[in-house]
This record gives sequence, structure tokens and C-alpha cells, in this order.
Amino acid sequence: MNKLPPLNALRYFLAAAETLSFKAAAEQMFVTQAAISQHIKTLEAFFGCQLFIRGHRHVSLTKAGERLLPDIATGFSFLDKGVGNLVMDPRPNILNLTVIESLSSRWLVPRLYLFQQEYPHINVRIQPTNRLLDFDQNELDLAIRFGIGDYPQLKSRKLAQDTIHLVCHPGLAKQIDTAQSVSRHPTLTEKSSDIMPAWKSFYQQHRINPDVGRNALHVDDSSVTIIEAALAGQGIAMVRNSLIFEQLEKGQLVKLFNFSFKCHYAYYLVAPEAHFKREKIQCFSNWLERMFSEIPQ
Amino acid sequence: MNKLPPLNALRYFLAAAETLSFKAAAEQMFVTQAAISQHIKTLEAFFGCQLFIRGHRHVSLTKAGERLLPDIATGFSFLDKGVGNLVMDPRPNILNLTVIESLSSRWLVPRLYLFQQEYPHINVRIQPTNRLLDFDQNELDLAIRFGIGDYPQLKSRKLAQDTIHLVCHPGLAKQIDTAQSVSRHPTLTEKSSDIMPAWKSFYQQHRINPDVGRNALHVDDSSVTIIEAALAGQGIAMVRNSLIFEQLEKGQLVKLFNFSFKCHYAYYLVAPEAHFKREKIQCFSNWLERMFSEIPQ
DNA sequence: AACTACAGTTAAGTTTTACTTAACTGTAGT
DNA sequence: ACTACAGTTAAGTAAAACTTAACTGTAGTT
Repeated sequence: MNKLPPLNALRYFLAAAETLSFKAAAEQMFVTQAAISQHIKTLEAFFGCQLFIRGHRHVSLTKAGERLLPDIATGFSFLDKGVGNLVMDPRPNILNLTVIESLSSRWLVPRLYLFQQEYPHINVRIQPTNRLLDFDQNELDLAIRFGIGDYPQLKSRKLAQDTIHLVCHPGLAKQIDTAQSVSRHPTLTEKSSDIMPAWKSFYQQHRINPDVGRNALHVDDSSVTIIEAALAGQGIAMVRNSLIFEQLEKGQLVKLFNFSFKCHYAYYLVAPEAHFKREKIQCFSNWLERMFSEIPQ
Repeated sequence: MNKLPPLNALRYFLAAAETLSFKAAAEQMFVTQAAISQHIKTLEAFFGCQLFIRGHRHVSLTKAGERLLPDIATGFSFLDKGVGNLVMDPRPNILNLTVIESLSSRWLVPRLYLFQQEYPHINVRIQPTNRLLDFDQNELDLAIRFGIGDYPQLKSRKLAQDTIHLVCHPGLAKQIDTAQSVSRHPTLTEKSSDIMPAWKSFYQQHRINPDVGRNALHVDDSSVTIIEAALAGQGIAMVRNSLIFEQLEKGQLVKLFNFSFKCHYAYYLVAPEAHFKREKIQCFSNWLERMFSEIPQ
């Protein structure tokens, strides 16, 4: 195994040799013409001979360049083939997906029949979980997370921002005339995501001592339970718009004090970079973006 | 032509797959184990699956890794073949060499029979020139230059430093009793290399006004002519030691005032980097270094 | 002859990648 | 319990690679 020159330089050589144009090679390789020029120069220095004759408006191969081309072309075609085979989707008709539990049950699953109608050949298998599972181990294709979008070794694509509302049952709302009176009722909270900062913001905005009125019902990491409790009139909750906008529209829940809190977190599609090339994932993410864009703010 | 992952990562994958050891792959690729580890991780992120199962004291390939290996191995073997074919010497028994004229005629050519005796299968073809010719165009293997060793797109290997002496014919030396009297005799100069700085140094050292005594005979860029003229007693010259040390030993020339000037320039072997791998060039450069080391200072 | 358009070159600066080092982790063997 | 070894990872440094902008040379056009 000899010392090879910079491998990208060989790749650019191939592109230039096939097109007989540094400009066309640059376009093909998504770099500038200068980059191609410099790499060819590096290769020529490495080999100690010229590979191209520079002409006006195009280049041509020297004898040395012609000698080099076939093996390099064959070499890269094998590399392309090897890489291409592995990038390909082993299960093009099954989409294994993890989704945070709240979004799954309250928003996605009720809509999935629309995706099924549009793409009947793709079976979506949802696994609700609030943890980021290992993709390889669990044969996952995609995850929908709510967070800051930074996951090691994974690519994130932002789906949507969200807003948190302070809400309760309309019957309970009649008993809440001032912001301060909120503390006299059960407040439904969770520790995850942006809910705690939202409460803090509300208390600060209305100059309320958060320690007054210790009636809070704490449910650890379960937006779903909190929303069910709020719908049942059991307390006041901070909830993301995407999870309750339909109940707001139907008057099953009402906003209090017009309080809104812009989340720092957002919804993300998360997967290994290669997965985003899979057609089923492109179909699903297009559909999902459309569904998200239909959520009223 | 798909987007490929970093090509060096594929190369390290191949080394690791063939040895089943990141440590052995690192040794083979002349990088650290950490570099291999990081690149494999990058590849696994690119493909969205694991390529190796990490074990104690060795690794093994996953199914995905086993699927990737054959095409990558074939791909790189073609790249190695293509590159190897071009690096190989098209004329292993002829060494085309340019040498600065002065060194060629006064020192190298008289010794070349020694090289021929030692390497009878290598024909050295010398082209004396004081210009750096194009290697490709002139089918050159090597050049011997006297300079600072910095030539664009070429590699330089330093052969030797040199020293400049102030010399003349012994007969003429009898008429030169003081440094100042040097100006009353013809001084043989050239514009190239370190000769002018040497003269300047001599004048400064002896507090001589260089404009006094305008008998200088100027020969443009021809040490050979200057040396011939000095040997004929026609004037005083600054000359590099390597070109006249034999004449000094035989008393055909004498040093004046024990003046020496250490050259800033040096002798260099110059060629495209690839040429230094050629066996004939390795033989010649070893021989040449020995010949240079035999020059008395 | 002058001007224009285009492709390749190169210097200089910026960005990105790749590498190393050092500390750490886990697994066997002693 | 200790030791040895191979792989991992964070942090820092060095090198490579890229871009931009100015330049050059060659045809074609006016």
C-alpha cells in the first residue's frame, strides 16, 4: 500500500478528466474552480509530471493523465458502489419512528391516517418515548424530539418552534380573576423542557412569590397526564400550543391572562445523517412539515 | 456519483478491517489510534450504522462492515495501482540531469567516470545550464542548483555549503602586497550568486573604496571563464572553493589575504518530489553526497 | 485594433478538518 | 487487587482545504 496523494485531489482529477473542464468539475464537486486548480497542481507536483494541458476554455489530458485515468475511474466506481450499497435503505417500506410521548398521543397518532392515505406503501411504526434511543440497536429510522437540536453523532432538522400557554378548564377560569389568585389553585407542572422556565416567567411578570400557595400537583415528565387533568378541571397548567390548540378552539380549555411563553426548545427531526437520504424519510418529513405548518399560532 | 464520506476515513476503515485492530491500523497508516477511532466514528455516523463491534484487545466487523469491505478494498487497490504506475520511473537506466555550468565542467564531469564504474547500468546525461528547466517538458530527472533551495512545486535536498576565496595566479600574487593594491589589478567578477556580496565584504573588511581602480573585467554569469582567466594570470577573482580547491592544492592558484566568504547560497539537488523515490536518483544522490563530502574546506 | 467574455491561476485570508496528547474506560490476565 | 492493553473522548494545535478577489491568456466580436 503505497503512499497515495490527497484522495480528494484524485477525485477532483477524475471529475476534471471526465469533463475536460476545471469549471465543470468544480460545479460537479461543489467547490470553486480555484480549489480544483490547486488540487490538480498538487497532484502534478506529487507525480512530478503534468496531468493536463491547459487550453483556452478547456483542458486536455496529457499522456500521463491518460495513463492515470482508467485505474482511478475504476477505483472510485468501486468506492461509490460500496458506499452506495450501505447508504441504501434496508427497509424501504417500514418507517421506525420514536416520538416524544405527548406529541405522539395528542397530535401525531390522530393524524397518521392522513399520511397512510397519501403514502399507502409506507408503514409507520411509532414508539412513544421521551428518551433518545440508539438508532442502530433499535433499528430506528427517525426520531421526533423536543429540545435544542444538538445530539451527538446525529443530524437534526428543525420542524417547528412552539409557544406555551397558561390554561385551565373554563369552569375553573371563572374562579380566577387575578394573576395572584392562580397560586390559590392547583398548578399542574412537570420538570421537563421549558415548562419550569415558563412558570418562572409568569411569576416574574406578575410579581408573584412562587412559594405562596403550595397546592401544586407535580407530575414528573408527563405532559399527557397534565393535559388530561386540566381538561378535567383539576388545575391550572402550562402547556405547549401544539398539544392543546384544538381544545382551545373547541372551548374545552381557555387561556389565562393571555400569557404566552416562547419556547427555547423546538421540535426536531433527528437521525443519522444518512437516514435523511432515504426516500421514505423524505416523504414523511415533507408530510410532517406540512402538518406542523397547519397548527394555528 | 454520490456524496462520499471523507476518503481518508474509508482508507482507515480498510486498514482497520484488514487488521481487526485500530492499533495496528494506526501503525500502518502512520497516525495515532485516536485518529483511527475518530474516523471510524465519523464513518459510522455517515452511514448511520456501526461498522465494528468493539471488543477487548481487538474489534470485529459488523454485517454492515462486512458488506462495505469488498468494494472498498477493490476500490483502493485500483487507486494504489493507478498511482503506483505513474510514480514508477519510465527510464530506470537513464538519468537526465541539469547542472550549473561551472560545477559541471570543473567538478562533476571529471568525476563522472567514478559513478559509471560503481553503477554501470545507469547512464547519466548531463545538460549544463544555469537556468532551471521544466522537468516535464525536458524529460528531466534531477537538477543540481546553487541557490537558496526554494523552487516552486519542486523538492530540494541540500548537498553542501560553499566558501568563496579571493585568488589569482602566483606570479600575479607577487605584485600584490596590500589589500589596497588589489584595486590596481584587473578584478574578474560575475553578477550571479554570492560573488558580488563577497567582493563587497572584502572591500568593507579592508576599508577599500570599490570605485577606485576601474580595471574590472566583467564576464556575465560565467565562473568558468573567470577561473580560466585567473589561471592565466589575467586578474584577481572571487571563486567558490568547490570549483578551484584542486588548483589551490597544486599551487596553480593562491589565496590572497586569507580572505574567505561563507556563501548564503548552497548546492541543492532539485526535482519533483516523486523523482526522489526513483532508485537511480537514490544511487546518484548517495554517490554525489560522498563526492561532495570529499571536498577539503 | 479595441473590447468583451470566459476559463484557468495564484496569493492571501478564513474556515474546516485532522491530528496529537492526555486522561479515561473497560476487559482480561496475573 | 493490581497490571497491561486497546479503544474512547475532550481539548488543543497544526495542517489542509476552501473561498475570494485579482490577475492572465485566449478567442470571438465589434
